[in-house]
Amino acid sequence: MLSTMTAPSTPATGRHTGDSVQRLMDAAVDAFADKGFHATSTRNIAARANMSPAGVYVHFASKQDLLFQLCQRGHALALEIVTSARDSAHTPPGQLVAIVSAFASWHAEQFRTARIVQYEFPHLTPEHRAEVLAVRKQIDAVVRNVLLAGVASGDFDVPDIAVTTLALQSLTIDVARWYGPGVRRTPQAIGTAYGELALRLVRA
Amino acid sequence: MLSTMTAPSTPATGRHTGDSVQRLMDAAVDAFADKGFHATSTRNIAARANMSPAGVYVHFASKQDLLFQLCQRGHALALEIVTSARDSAHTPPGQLVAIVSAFASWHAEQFRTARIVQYEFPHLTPEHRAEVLAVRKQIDAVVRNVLLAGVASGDFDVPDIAVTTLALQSLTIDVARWYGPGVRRTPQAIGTAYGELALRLVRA
DNA sequence: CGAATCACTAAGCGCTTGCTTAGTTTCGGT
DNA sequence: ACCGAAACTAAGCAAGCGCTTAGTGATTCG
Repeated sequence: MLSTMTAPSTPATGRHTGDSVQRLMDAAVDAFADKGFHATSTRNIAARANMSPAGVYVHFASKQDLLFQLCQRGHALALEIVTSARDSAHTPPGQLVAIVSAFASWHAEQFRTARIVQYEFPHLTPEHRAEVLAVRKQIDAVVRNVLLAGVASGDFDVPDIAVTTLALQSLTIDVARWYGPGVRRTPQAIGTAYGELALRLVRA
Repeated sequence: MLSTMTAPSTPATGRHTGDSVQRLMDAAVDAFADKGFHATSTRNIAARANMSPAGVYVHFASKQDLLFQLCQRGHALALEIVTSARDSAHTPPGQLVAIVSAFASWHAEQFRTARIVQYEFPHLTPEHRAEVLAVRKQIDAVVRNVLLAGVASGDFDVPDIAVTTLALQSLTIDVARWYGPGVRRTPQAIGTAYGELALRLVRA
């Protein structure tokens, strides 16, 4: 439920099969993650969703709009994963491990969505990008605040909060770059390993 | 000398001004790093190099060929940076710090070239990609061997060599994603900070 | 000097792009 | 049964794409 890119807030009209929006979004996630936003044609997206090229424009204003909606959902999901991971523990070390572990395994399990969030979002228009950037700052703040709490409690020794916040995110974000169907290690195992690495980065 | 993308091995013919190949490669690096390979037109590259669209094809067989040459040079450069950093020190901890520090600051200083190396290279044709992948494996091996040496010498405590090798590279590679002209911290400072973080990841 | 060679351009070819238009089908509501 | 609305498609438009062709002016070599 946390880890899927599905389910519109309204359950769709029910007309026809009603899953056209979902099929289009799934198709676009696959295509954008695979070949990049600019290398993907609207015809290709339509074909993946078993639709005519014009069918896309019944549900989305433009190809850019499709990317934006994907980015929005993806970022909202990422924020929810990070915050709910934080709330699952009650000490800074526990929270840090939970966050990095959950975020890393999400970047593996949903690497297509994650790639759009991390690598395709710069291709948004300035206005759309600004909207999504606000969510990114919230994610950053969650990580940073856990570090600050850990330093305050004496659990962590972090000489440079900003650099370490960045480094922790780099670790997890980069998973989306190298993870793929050929990788043997499970998303779960990646999460566990990365949680331990995160602790090493900050331990007093 | 290590950190530039310039200087062809032969000093060019000297005809005209002789820097056309260089101007085109510089233009392509800027364009590809900025907007991505597929979003960049050959006309745009030509314009940045003050040339007519057809001028590109005097020096390069295709747009793909241009990307390949850029990737080749970039990967060769990356390998040289990593190996010469390793050779600048003689204990595993010293080598690790040197490698991560040099590689991270290169990813900042030359973030445009680094972006092509790390993020555009998947858009190479399978044959070209295979050639470049061989260099990537060499870079990976350099890092892994330093970890192995450090574990053998007792300097490092690394439960999972493969994961840690990957994580160290993630740290440095991801610099190319977030670094840009707006970032205040100098490439030098980033290198130093990341060198310290790398040690934390592996210290016994 | 004349010929060959080079870097380079103007023009344009065939194709694909994002997107629109006009029209058909399918459906729920009354 | 009928209507309005919505989902969808066939066809196509203007623009832009990667790349080629034919030709120009400068340079080098015999």
